[in-house]
Amino acid sequence: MTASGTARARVRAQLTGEIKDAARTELAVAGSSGLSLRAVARRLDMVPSALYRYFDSRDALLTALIIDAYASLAAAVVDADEQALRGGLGPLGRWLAVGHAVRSWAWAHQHEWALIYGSPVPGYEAPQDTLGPALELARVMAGIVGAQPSGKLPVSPPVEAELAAWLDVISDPIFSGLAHDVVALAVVAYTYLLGAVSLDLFGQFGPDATPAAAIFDYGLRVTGTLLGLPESTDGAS
Amino acid sequence: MTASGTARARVRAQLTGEIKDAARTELAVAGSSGLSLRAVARRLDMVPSALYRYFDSRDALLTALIIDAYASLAAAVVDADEQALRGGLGPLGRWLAVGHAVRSWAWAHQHEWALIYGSPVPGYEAPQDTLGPALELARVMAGIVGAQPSGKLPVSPPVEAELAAWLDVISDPIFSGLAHDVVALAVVAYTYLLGAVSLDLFGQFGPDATPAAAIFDYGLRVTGTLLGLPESTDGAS
DNA sequence: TGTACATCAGTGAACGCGCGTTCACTGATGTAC
DNA sequence: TGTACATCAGTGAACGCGCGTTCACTGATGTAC
Repeated sequence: MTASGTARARVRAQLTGEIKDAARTELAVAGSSGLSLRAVARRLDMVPSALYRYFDSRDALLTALIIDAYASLAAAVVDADEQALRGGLGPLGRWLAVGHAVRSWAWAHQHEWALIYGSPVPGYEAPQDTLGPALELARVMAGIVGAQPSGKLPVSPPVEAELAAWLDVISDPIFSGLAHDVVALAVVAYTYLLGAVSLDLFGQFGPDATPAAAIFDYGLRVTGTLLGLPESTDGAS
Repeated sequence: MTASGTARARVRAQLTGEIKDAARTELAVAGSSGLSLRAVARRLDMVPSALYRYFDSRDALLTALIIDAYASLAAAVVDADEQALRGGLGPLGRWLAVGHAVRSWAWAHQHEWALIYGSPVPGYEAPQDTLGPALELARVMAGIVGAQPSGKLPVSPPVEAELAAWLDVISDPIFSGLAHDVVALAVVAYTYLLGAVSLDLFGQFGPDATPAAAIFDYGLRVTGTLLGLPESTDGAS
């Protein structure tokens, strides 16, 4: 805290970062459920018990990685949207930019993607801390969809009462004020986005499938159109 | 093989089944990467080495579970589609029936779903045998989309050359003969279907989200409409 | 139908291994006066 | 500026555990004549 107290604190912060980096590398080897403190320590030429000066337990380290991953993805998404905005792109362009940012981040951080959007680690319960950043993507989407001037939706099945109630719960307060059918379509688009990234990244399009960048982009355009996102800001689609 | 030889063979088949059942139960405890032969043996009151009479290794057992899971899901999907057909439903009804069958199967077999559609198990490579049944869902979709009499697509961005090439690779021979934009939309619908099931099942709609049956159905209707699937068989949409 | 032999299922002990976590310790870095 | 003490980082040994897999074995089930 004091001016000179930061010397030790700085080196501590740095080592904490190095431990997390090593752990991220280890994730690639064994996956989240196989992440081993001893392996991380080995990678840093430390003795395993030394890690306990920095993290209370293996789960605490995992939690830190999850929080970092959400924050890193959120930053990438926010950055992409802001750049699109500054570049004068309309809602559709922003949606495409955000989608591609998510996909790029996922491929650049494959094992962190699996950490936050893969199947849950049995026996590990993510604590509260991880929830905030997870909503950032939804918030950005709300900003884009909310910027839509006119509500022309090409496909819009009726929203039944049960669905409306579910939407109210899940979208509060992020999507408050938007019509139910718009929110429903936004959730469908959000689902497509995350599903498409995972399916491709996890190799579930089949063994000879090359990365599906083209179909991903196509799907983004379809969902963007579905949401009635205009090409430019001035409402002239 | 011979008439009397089947006595021992029958009991062997039965025990093989019991081992797989116990392993499926174990999946819930530790997940696929933590599946332990010793835990399976314990569950059956057997000594661990006895399992080697039935499976060559832990990976062989995992592979058997994966194959079974694909086959079971495929059977559920084919059954749902056939029942819809017999019930006189048109393409849209069949699509909804198939989608709900996938979702129901996933919730009834949560850990097997994670096994085949969750993040890959590090260090485990699925052998060739698992590929055939994985395509069954795509085949059923092709049957539904191919039954579509008229090709009115509400949203259909242009299909660029790169995408067309990718579609040719991935859809051969299942979707051969269908127009590129129809195939592209089918892939988007397929992606939505799997993504929506996983997102919901893995709890990624947030901590207070109840199972998202209503939004799932909504998304199915949207994607079905997107594919231009008519309500009834006679072409009158 | 009855005996002699081969096949197979399951046992129990053992192998070498890696794991998370604890604990008492040494020595270096910081703090107070 | 210099000394006395407290805080902290990292060490090294040890704990109890569960894992996949092997191996020589016993006894039961099937096969051939």
